[in-house]
Amino acid sequence: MPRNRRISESTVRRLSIYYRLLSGLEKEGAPTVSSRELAEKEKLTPAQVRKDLSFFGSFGTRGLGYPVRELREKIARILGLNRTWNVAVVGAGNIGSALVSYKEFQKQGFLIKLIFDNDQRKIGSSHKGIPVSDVSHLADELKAHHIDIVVIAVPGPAAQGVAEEAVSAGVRAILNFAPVSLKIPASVSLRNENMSMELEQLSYFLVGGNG
Amino acid sequence: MPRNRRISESTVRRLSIYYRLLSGLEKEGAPTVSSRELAEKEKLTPAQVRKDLSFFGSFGTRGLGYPVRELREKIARILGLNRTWNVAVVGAGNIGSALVSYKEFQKQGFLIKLIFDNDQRKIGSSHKGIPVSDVSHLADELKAHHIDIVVIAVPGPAAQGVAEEAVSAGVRAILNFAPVSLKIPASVSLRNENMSMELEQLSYFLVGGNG
DNA sequence: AATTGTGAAATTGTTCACAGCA
DNA sequence: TGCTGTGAACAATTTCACAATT
Repeated sequence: MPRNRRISESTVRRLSIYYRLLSGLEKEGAPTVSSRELAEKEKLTPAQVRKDLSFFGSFGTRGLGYPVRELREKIARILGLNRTWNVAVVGAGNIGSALVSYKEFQKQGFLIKLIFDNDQRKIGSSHKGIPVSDVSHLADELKAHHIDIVVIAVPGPAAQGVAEEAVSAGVRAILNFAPVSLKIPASVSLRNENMSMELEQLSYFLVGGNG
Repeated sequence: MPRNRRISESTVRRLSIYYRLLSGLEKEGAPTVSSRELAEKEKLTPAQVRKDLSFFGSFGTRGLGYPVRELREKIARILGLNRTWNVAVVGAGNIGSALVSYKEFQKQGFLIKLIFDNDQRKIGSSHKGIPVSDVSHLADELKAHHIDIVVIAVPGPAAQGVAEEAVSAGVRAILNFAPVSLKIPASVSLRNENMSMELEQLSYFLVGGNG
């Protein structure tokens, strides 16, 4: 039975992990899986797996474990993966183009419907069958195509403007690849994917941050 | 004076954020900055900024704040950004190619020296002046070029093999873009950049994970 | 007067340990 | 017996609040 505790970000992140593991197990035909097995595949404890899942309900059977297919479906529903989402990518540069070609998104139901750029030479061309539109029509197009998620892949200085346009068009989720911190209302969900920062964390470790 | 507390991952992540803010402030010519000003630019508290910095020393002046240039340099040294690192990208597909063209890396001193692929049509060609090498020579080339950090941008099923080769070549830091969980020794630092997972977090929010 | 640096308190997240069930 | 579900204990992280300093 679902609890009413506020679910932590780390729990939701692990839900994604469980989802991936369960998809694999389902393909292999495993009927059930224990919290210990799930934990061993990642670097988690069985108790953590059980606690994470218990926030959303009692999905397992004592003595047996969790039914793979059912649990995968339950998590899909919790994460909103039992449906499709309309995604727009803003910025048809290196990263934007790579994202459009990235097959995983389609597979998970994240459908890239629009690409935007401000370069007249790119506008009108198309990537993987998706035409590149003029970013100056951003808000209108986002609304017209019922875009749920905007991926920002423009240079840093342009990112805040794009975010504001997206918010004004009613978009409630943004994935930001620009290395700047966006100011948007708390009602809009924002994730940052800053690849330089990831390398910096590795660099910290290499210079001795470890021990 | 540096403390001997174990520095948390979140503190190191914020150090990267402070570094970016300070770089901007330095360009603007600001001589000093207070913890309050730093906190306001991101969504942090002044106390957190002060505590984070205090783990590494006393960099500020009471009543005045922190000297921008000095603090930026201190953090650069802590994060290992006062030097360059040799990086190899494995996988010349969409993501790998985008990373090679991504200017931020060069700017931060992460120099992409090698690209690897297993596609004979790509091997021998070059991206941005960096030749694409045959992944079957991975370990040898990594050693020969003193690569510090390996970026894995290959399809999921190939990632674990690449990681093992990298580890066997003495690489101690890996940035993994493949949507799988890599098994590597604890002595090797690993960061995962899983873009589908980020979208899934947004999806969770959109279906009501918020409140 | 302003702002740092930091113990202590509060909060959040993780692990333990065991009752309860198949 | 094996394994879940969970309150309680524990650990980590964040925030508070204030003495110390310029």
